[in-house]
Parts: sequence; C-alpha cells; structure tokens
Amino acid sequence: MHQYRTHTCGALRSADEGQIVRLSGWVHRKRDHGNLLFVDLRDNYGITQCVLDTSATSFELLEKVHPESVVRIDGKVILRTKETVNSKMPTGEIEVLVENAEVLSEADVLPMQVVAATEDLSEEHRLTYRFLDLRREKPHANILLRNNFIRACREKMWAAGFNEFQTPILTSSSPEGARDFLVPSRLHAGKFYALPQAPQQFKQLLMVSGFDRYFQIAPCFRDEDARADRSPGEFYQLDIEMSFVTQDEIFATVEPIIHDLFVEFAPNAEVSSTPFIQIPYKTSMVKYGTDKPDLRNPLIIEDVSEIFAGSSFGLFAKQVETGGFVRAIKTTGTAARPRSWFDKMNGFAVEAGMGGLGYISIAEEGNKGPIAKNLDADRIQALFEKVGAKTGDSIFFVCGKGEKTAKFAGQVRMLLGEELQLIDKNQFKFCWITDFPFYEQNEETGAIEFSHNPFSMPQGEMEALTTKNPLDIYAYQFDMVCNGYEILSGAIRNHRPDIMYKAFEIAGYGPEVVEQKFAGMLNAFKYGAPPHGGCAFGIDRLVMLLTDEYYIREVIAFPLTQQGVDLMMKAPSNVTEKQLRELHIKLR
RNA sequence: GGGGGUGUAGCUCAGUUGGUUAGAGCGUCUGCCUGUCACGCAGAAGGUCGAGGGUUCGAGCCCCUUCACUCCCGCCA
Repeated sequence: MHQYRTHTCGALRSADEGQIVRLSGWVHRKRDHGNLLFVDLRDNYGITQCVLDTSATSFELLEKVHPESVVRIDGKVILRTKETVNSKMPTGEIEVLVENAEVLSEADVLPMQVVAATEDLSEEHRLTYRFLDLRREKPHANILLRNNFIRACREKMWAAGFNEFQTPILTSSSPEGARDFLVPSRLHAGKFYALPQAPQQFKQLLMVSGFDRYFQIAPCFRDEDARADRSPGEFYQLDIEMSFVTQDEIFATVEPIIHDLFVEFAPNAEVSSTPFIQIPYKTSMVKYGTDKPDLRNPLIIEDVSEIFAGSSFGLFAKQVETGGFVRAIKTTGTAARPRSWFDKMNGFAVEAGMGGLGYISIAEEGNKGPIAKNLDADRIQALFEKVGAKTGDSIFFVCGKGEKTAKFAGQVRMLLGEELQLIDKNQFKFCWITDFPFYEQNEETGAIEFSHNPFSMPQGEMEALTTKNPLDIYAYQFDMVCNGYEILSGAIRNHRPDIMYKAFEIAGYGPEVVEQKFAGMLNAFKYGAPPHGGCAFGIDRLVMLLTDEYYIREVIAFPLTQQGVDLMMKAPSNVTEKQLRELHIKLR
C-alpha cells in the first residue's frame, strides 16, 4: 500500500522497539561520521534520529542530500544504548535504523539558516522566506498557539450562548475613523467598496434582527501606519455584541472568558482575578499618565500642583498659575543613588523633548536636588505627606501643561519602573478604563467634537445631552487593558435615533448629515431596536501577550512589513491595463 | 507627514584617525572520520561594502541624494 508515513516524527517511543516504520519529514540536521550517518528527521510533531551506515543502500543518497530536503525513510525502531540516550528529546530513547530512503523533494542550499535558531535573522530575510522562517521552532510554535487560542475563544463563546456570524468583506466606506482600503467596482463605474475597519454596523444590525448574542473572529482592515504592537493593514478581532445589556453586564460576561483563557494559556503566570478593577479615564491619565496603564508597575503619579502654587519655586509656581500642573512620582529607597543616576533620568526627559526632570532625594544628611533648595519647609513637609515619602526615598517631578505633559509623567513612571526592576514579568494585570469623555474641545478651533465613537450612548442619555455642559458628559465606552496594552474596546451603543440626532447636533451636524452618513443603521433603528452593546478583543495582541512576544509579526503567519509590503508574494503589485480599464481607472 | 537606528561573503556580524591584498563564526564545496545529537579534524571557494553622485593623491569609513528593513511621534471612531 502506498503511504508516506506510519508514524509522525514525534511519535515513536521505547515501547515501539522492533517495529518496522515509515517516516516522512524534513532533514533537520545531519551528523556525518564518514561511515556512520545520523539524520534528524523533523515534522510538525517532533524530531526522530535516524541512523545508517555504509551497509545501507541509501547511505550515499542521504549523505549527499541537503538539509531541509523532504525525505521518506523506511526502517526499524531500535533502542539506543544507555550512553547514547538523549534525554532532551521526547523520542530520545529510540532511533530508527534506516533500511531504505527516498528523497521526496530536494532542497537547494538555503538562503537562511533554519536550524540555527540562536542567531537573530533580519526581518527582511525572514519575511522574504517566511515559509522557511515558520519551520523554526519558536515561530512555528507561536502560530500553533494562535490556532489553539482561537479554538478556545470559539468554544468559550459558544458555551456562553453566543452565535458566530460572518459579515461582508466588501462593504461601504465609513465616514468616521481610520483610512479605508478601497476596492474599485467593475459594475459601477467610479464607485468603490471598502474593506471593513470592523464589522461594527453589521453586528449592530444583527442585534436589531433579534439574534441577541453575536460573535465573530473578524478580519479588520485599516490603512494606517504600523507599530511594534500594531500590524499594518489588517488584524483580527474577537468581535462581540449583546442585546439588553448594561455596561456592567458586558464586563461580567467578558471577564471570566478572558481570565480563563489566560489561566489556560499562561498556566505559570499570575492572572488578575475577576472582577477586574475599573479606572475612570481621567483618573488613569493622572495616576498612570496614560489610558493604558501597566498595573504591574507599582509606581503612582500624584498631582501636587496645589503645593507648588504660589511657592518660591518660581518655575513650577508659574506653570500652575497659568493652567499647568505638577505631578510627582515617589520611588522608595533611591535617595542613596549617585548623582549620575539622577542625571541619567533627567537626560531621558530632555531626550523626550521635555525641559527636564526635577527631583528631591531625601538623604540622611538632608534633602538634595534643585527643588529642595527653593521650596520652604512647610511645603516640603506637605509634599512628603501627600506622596508618602520618608528618609531614603526620592521624588521625581514633571511640570507643564496639557495631555503631552500628563503622558510624559506616564513615560517617566514606566522608565523608573523598568530601571528599578519593579515590574513582575510573570503577571497579567487586567483593568477596565471607563468613563471616556463623550465630547472634547478642539484646541485650535474651540469647536465641540466627538472624542471617540459617535455611535456610543452618552451616560445620562437624552437628559444629559439637554442639560449638561457637553464637556462634562461621559460615554458608555470602555477599554480593557493588560500590562500596558489595550486589548479590548467597547461601548453601549446608541440605539435611539432621537438621541443620535441630538448628539450630532451638539457636535455641529444637522439631521441631514446623520441621515446621509448612517442611513442604513438609522433606518433600522426606526423599526424596533433593542438596547445593545459590545466590544472587540484584539486577537493578535492577546496572542502576543501569551507568547511573550514584543512584535506583533511574531504571532502572524504572513505579516506585511512596516511599509505594508508582502516581500514574499510581492504585494502590492502592478496590474494589467485591461484590469484597470475594466475597473474604469484611467492610467496617468 | 516628521524624527532615530540599521544596511559589509549565502546567514549573523567585526572593520581603529580616510591609507598596502576587507576579516571572523556559521553555511557551502573537497578530503578524513562507526555513536553523534550545535559531532569532530584538515583545506578551499565565496565581496558591485544597499544604489547613485561628490570631496580626496587615496573612501567600507567623510558629504549629498536615494532605496530597503526597523523603532518612535503624528495617525489608528
């Protein structure tokens, strides 16, 4: 009977001794002793050592074959002698004595070293030869883990009563949000489809259709620039929507799912227990200097503006008087560090484009640092009480105006956390960021604009819109954050046309704009829409956290480069004139 | 759109102040080797120093332009 294998390369054990077996796989590594040859044969499941000497008919064939060629061998499973057992390999107690072999696919000399995983390879090379790169142990394992993770997501969602749907890939361009990828229409000259940035409107329409609980492993497309944790062009979401729910009910549904996934896929790590803590957006911006705080870092930013207001430390006092603020970070037991260490921290501040980083160190012999000399004793005392500082500690200060300064304090907090090794790498610390402002004021024009998603429900609904200062209205909008990464974003949606018209009116848009931009959804909401809300996890980012990778490409089988190029498939590419003509696109 | 880093042998890198023939490890090829598991030993081949231009008696090194990869800011409802 024709067959390629009786066992995989990871299957054989000492109990299989004496069996005649057939294995197929890649030549992982060869050790050629002249008259004795070892061939490590590798497949998806493992590696088995095959051995033969000059008495075997296939000796010359296997001695000549290049690494990474695909071969099939027939042989007998034999026990290794006690001295030659390899305890590092699951198959290390046996080997296969090769009787016959055939090369199924000869490999040329390789453009990159597949087996020598100790060396870093250039990104360009790895992506050009991604099919070889993915043979390497870690990339291979990452992609398999991704598969297992997505399977577990589906199982948990089904178990929680959600139904999986597919929504269109060819859809219409959405007026808000990221830049769209556009697809020209052949049948409709001059018109375009857009690839979905997210299935947002479709999942809401499914709620209007009465399906109650939706999920999808959804591909999303956004033509925006990449980052280490953000792949260019496309990514996957675990997209979720629920009817008749409050924000707290969404939290209570999603928390155990993500908690259990992390416990399952990171069994040795410490995972935040549910319910996850909730941090209002504004609090997070002050305490952590970011809306995606890494809670493994114990350092906290305190606002100490009032202590410096009217003080003799003119630089800070003036900032506070003109609408700025002073934020302080206390570090424990750092006062004895040399001046050079404080200078290094200051150097970071200057590099980041800030004036500098003030500090007070509370040494045994007295307070040190430029601020201590210029601030009176009462204020220094008040400061120490506010931040809980005592002898041996030091306090860092950031002073300035606006979001830029708040975020800089956050950068300093993370720098100090890393520098002082306060971050436990074995933890997954989750939190919710809540109460995002519904509107914000454009700093240049002074106009009131939506700060995030115009589809989300304002807290207080119509009453809030008609009675409150728009800048005091919060949205039922939230993120979930883990270890400094935004891993989920969600909202209670606005399902009421009257509230939507009012919300847009405040942002300066008339009803005709709403009707024109959101015709599909608005129309649906006129015929009985359930209150609903939902959220979406970034799957790539979750897998990245679970594999402890810093770069999102490491968990994507075929990622684009930062410039959005597929080096292997050569995309984007030129197309024929005929194709362009059919799409009604004129050549230059 | 802006700022930073990198680019030298098939791969990963070194290359001093601008100075003779550009080096190493791995890989490849050749020879030797019957218990290795990153096998070992001996030898050989292998270079448009990303590309183009400039300065100089002389450029891998300095200057300008450009390309690729990458990190960050902007951007990502």
